Amino acid sequence: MSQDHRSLQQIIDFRLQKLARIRAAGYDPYPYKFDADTRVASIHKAGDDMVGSRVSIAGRLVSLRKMGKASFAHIQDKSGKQQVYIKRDDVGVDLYNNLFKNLDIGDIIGVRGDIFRTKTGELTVHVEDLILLAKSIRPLPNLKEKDGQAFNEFDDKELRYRQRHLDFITNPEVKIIFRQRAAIIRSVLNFFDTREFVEVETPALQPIYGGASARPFITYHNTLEQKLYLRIADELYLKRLIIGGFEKVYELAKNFRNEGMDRNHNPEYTSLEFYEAYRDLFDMMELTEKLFKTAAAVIGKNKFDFAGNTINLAAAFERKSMFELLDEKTGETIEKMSVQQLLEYVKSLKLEVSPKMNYGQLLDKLFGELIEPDLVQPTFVYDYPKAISPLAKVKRNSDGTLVERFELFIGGMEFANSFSELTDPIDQRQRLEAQAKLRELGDEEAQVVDENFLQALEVGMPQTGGVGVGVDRLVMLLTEQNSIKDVILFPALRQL
RNA sequence: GACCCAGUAGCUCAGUCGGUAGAGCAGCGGCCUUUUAAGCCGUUGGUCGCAGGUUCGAUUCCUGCCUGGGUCACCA
Repeated sequence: MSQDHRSLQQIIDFRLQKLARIRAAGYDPYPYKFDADTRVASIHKAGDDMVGSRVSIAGRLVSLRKMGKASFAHIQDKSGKQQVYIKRDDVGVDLYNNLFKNLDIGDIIGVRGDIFRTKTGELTVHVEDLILLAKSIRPLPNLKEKDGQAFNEFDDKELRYRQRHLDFITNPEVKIIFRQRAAIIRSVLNFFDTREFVEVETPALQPIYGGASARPFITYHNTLEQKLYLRIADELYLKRLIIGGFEKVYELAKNFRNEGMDRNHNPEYTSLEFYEAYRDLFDMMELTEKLFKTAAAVIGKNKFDFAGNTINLAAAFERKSMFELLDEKTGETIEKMSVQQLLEYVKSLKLEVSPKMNYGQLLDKLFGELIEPDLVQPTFVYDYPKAISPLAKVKRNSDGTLVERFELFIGGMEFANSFSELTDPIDQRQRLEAQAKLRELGDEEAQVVDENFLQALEVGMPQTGGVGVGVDRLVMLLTEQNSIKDVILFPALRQL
């Protein structure tokens, strides 16, 4: 019946016996409802004002000190832990012996009673009535703590991610991160709602994927009898909405990328994309900066310990062109270099290059190696090479090698990516066809030609500023977590 | 993908210079009516991640694999 090892099975068997005894004594171990009238945190908050008042509380039994005919226990609800005191003579022999004595740490109970202070000064519920709300038959990891210091902490990362429920029960402070995540996301939605953006939902299952350079997950629809891809970006659908006249749209949704995973990457991740018609890159910088500052306000501070640095979100974000940064760092005039000269230069720095790399890829390489890691404080970097930005408008008043694109870097990591969206349908078609050629040459991440998108673009699209933000990373920054796994409830892990 | 580290009882860990394992907590039995990492007495529980190799003998040494963590490479 069970693959559990004997010592664990033994514990489960004992608990099953207790469950049977509880039932035999006429107590329902899984009843239907309980009306608690108090969250335990409010008891401590009120302090002496609560002494003498009657409360009913519900939660999980997390510690148990039996002393014969009287016992102390702590129960934990979503707000915190509360000590309760239960005495045989107060609750009756039947309840004490047949129900209470068969309880285990991990059970969920409700109690009613008056608040008093113990000899040692702890506010405690003097139990008059106790009801079992759920019998736990599988043991929890050890829960021991004194004065806020935990002992035998449940800290095996793998087990914590695989069995998140145990993580939250035994390390309740972890829940704070996810409450903050929810608040951050709420503030993002609110940010756009108050600016009259429309929240939309576009397909996650797409016959053709696009809008980013990445390898997709592939799936199959039985009735349609066709391959579908899980989206790697919302971009192309959102642009169709702009063409359709929505003018301001945003979507907060999951993207799926069939690529490597590490502390900054989960195969499914939450992305925010927003598009505003008649706007350009620089408008989007302003909007993005406001967005980040608004989200930070939710946490109630503006300096964040992140990736080994203190990030100041209160100051104005830096704005620098890619060449400005490169020239500052290298002392060269990178912009003047030909492809060949650039290749030689990158080689001379002993960076890994292949002769196949185009101008854009070389610049990107140089930038990624020399500049990115140093972009600690929030910095918008603009002027990207056209070759690596097939969806962005060519830079105004330029020779056409650069596009209007920015990325926002914080703590050496990319947080946002934005374009003055390419609206010229002929240029767009050529650029996607160029990408398709790269694919044929073996670049699995190159983009594919989406004829439906191109035809929509041919109908005419207003100039538009568009931005994509990595929401998990935003949450990492604001909750000061160094691994994306710590801001995702159920991060991807290999199935055992 | 490469390299490094880790995997021993339900949890946290020790240990075996090669002779098939210990502790604390949890569990179980007993005592205990204001305890709080409750306490005291007794006690169950392990194919030492998996598979091969070397050896009289492997949990320990070697190799491969699995899982996770970290660093690097690429991507958000």
